[in-house]
Amino acid sequence: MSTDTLQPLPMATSIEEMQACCPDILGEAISEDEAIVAARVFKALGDPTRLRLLSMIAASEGQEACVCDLIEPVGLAQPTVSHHLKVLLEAGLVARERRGSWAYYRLRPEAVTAITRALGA
Amino acid sequence: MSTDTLQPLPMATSIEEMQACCPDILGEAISEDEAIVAARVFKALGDPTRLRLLSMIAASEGQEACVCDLIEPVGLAQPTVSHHLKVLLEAGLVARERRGSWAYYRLRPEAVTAITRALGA
DNA sequence: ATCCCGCATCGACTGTTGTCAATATCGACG
DNA sequence: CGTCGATATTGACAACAGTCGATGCGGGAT
Repeated sequence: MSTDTLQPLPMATSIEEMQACCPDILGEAISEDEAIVAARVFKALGDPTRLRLLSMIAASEGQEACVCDLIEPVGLAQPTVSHHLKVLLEAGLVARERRGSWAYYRLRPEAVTAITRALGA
Repeated sequence: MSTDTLQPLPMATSIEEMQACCPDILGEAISEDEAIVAARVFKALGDPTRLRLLSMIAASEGQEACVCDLIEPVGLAQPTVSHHLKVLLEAGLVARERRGSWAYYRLRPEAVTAITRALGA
């Protein structure tokens, strides 16, 4: 068995599931499963700290920032910041890339367009 | 003192506050207060039941529906449905109108456009 | 007036979430 | 290889949110 089969699934993000299932939330009545998928994305946005983190990342040059740059401005403990970034990551709103000791989080513009599309924009 | 001063404020919805304060969440770093306001709107969307209710309302003719029409398809107790509709109402995503014994909830398209605008669409 | 029906509110319970301190992991650099 | 710095994970705790049964309220109809 190759090592690829051990961790082949990058764990589809909520955004990706939403793109695949919920083209238009307000266009027609969505199913219960579709609602669960889409709600995960909005729930990730439904916290002030996460919105600030996302906003700060988006406002940074290259639309990316490392954790160390986010802790002080957000005013919370490092584990708390890591926790929120993980929620944003699993939602598919940001991507993570390790460079050296640092972890850089980058905004995923496709995620934003997926949301606006789901809202019928 | 007129009776208007007793209940003059229709209690500004979260959407209205967001329109007034957060033109572009992803354009520049938003403040803590702005994040709190905007997070309330997304939190209202961050529940599967509320998303389904909103979707069903939007898919109804005239983009409105009364509570009695929503209870059975959503499969939850009537107080629970009323609770979720209240959350959507206070978020500014829907409007309520009483006609006879029935309460009709209507989608507020301005709210949807306000969200997509805040996301920089 | 009274009863009924649709909806809102209340009280209680349970599961989830945000937060932090402590600890583990992981990479870089001597 | 051992230490140090940056992140992630764990465990615990308080606060919050979703759900329901019971109850309250208000408008029609009899």
